[in-house]
Amino acid sequence: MTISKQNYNPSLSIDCVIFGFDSKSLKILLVEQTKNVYKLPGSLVVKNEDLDVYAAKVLKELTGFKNVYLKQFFTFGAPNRISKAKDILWIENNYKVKVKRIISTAYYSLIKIDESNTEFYEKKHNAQWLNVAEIKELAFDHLKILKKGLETLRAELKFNPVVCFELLPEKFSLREIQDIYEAIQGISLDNRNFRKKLKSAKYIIPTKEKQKSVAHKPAILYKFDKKIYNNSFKESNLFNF
Amino acid sequence: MTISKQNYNPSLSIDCVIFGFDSKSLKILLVEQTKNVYKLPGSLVVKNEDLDVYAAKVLKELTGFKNVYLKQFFTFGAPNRISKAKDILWIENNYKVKVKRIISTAYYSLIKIDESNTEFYEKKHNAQWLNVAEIKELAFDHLKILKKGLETLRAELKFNPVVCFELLPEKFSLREIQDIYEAIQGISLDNRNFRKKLKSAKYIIPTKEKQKSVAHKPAILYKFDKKIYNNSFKESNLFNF
DNA sequence: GCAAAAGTGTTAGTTCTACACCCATGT
DNA sequence: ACATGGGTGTAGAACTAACACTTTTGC
Repeated sequence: MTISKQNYNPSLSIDCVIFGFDSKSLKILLVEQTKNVYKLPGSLVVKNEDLDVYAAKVLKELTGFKNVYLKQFFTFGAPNRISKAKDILWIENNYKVKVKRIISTAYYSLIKIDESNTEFYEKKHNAQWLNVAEIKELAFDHLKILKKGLETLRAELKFNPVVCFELLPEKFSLREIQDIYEAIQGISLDNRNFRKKLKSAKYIIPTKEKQKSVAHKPAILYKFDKKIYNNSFKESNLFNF
Repeated sequence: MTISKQNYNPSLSIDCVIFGFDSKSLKILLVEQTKNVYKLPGSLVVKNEDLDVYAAKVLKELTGFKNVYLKQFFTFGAPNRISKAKDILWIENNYKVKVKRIISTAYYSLIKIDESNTEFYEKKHNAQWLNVAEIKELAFDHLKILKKGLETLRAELKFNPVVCFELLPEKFSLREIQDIYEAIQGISLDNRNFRKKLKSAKYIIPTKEKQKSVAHKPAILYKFDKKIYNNSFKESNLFNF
């Protein structure tokens, strides 16, 4: 990311909206640009790198993860999107290139927080998981990017609900799925009816394990079977006039 | 589009997948690059133009239309996406700039064919409406862009079915809505059940007009009431596990 | 009068919604 | 023993899917 002396394209960047879920709320991984000001992880694009491939590289460098859910969602191309003097200076210092107008292609990623090596990216990049709901400002136009990313994730989740398993650990309770839905869609769901629906999905499989050391009836843990899902794939309704 | 001597950014372009519907099949507006080889309408981006705004300008120049449905859907950033010598030459001749790698942000647009001034763009730009189903090759990587655009339109139509009115004339028959669905989704629908659903939508309003000079029972024409739609907006199901 | 597409209703099965109490665990 | 969240069933309403014949027009 900040490895300089690369051959950067001074008018192209990528930014990543990295979502995670910590068993209650939706989080996003941000890096500190300057004291108390955060930005999305991202980078100018090295010349001749494929955009999508390069986004995966940036993500890997930050989180240590490969094979993570990553999806391009929008390209921000307002001519004045980076115009504050301090923002331009920051970029020129970091990348050692003169920049004018920068177009940014944005990606969103879904991460299982518990599996990621928190130490690694917190130390190396001043990165932190923050509550999405609490973020009120970001550097550059990154708040706008975050909002659009969240909107896209919401749409994606309706269309393709199994993306929620990208945010969950390998074994999870049914309640956690519901929490993800409620956090991302900003709604609340009828617990009985929602579970009924989950239980009818043959690809959500109970294990023999239960939650441990919780001060209440421990939940049964389930796992997601991707093969069964792929075979039993059902098209959703084609219209809702 | 091909107005040269502009101050073009040599590494950024936009391309438009322009869909139309001619009362039976889904069409796309293409321009002739060289004899019998077609390409998507598009252009290198003039420096300091906003991407989305510039795409609307290109579209307006081609079709004469403003205020048309236009949506960014993907940015194609493979480093070798334009690599054939003939493609590079064509661009350098048309824009009078040296180009290396070009990234292209793609848009799709929905047009009411009957309202558009066909003469205008056919004469001026060698543009033609071709059947989407029959297109087997295009210049550059435009076939790939078209496929992704079509995929995006399919998803959009499921999520937000009223976009079909962007493709229909002001007054239309219910059968035309069904034809659009069948053409875009590549399925066939039960006529009775589909009409029942359409008729339950309060924003699809019968007029007193009927089709004229058809050799069968003429269909009643309807129109779409956007205000009623906006007020009666119902969220679709939030999950289909 | 014939060809062609428009238009229409019913029934059985499925899915959705609303709703309240007991259970297993840690402290 | 109590606080906490996990887990369960039923009934009425709404929606979906399957299916065949009559109507209106132009020729």
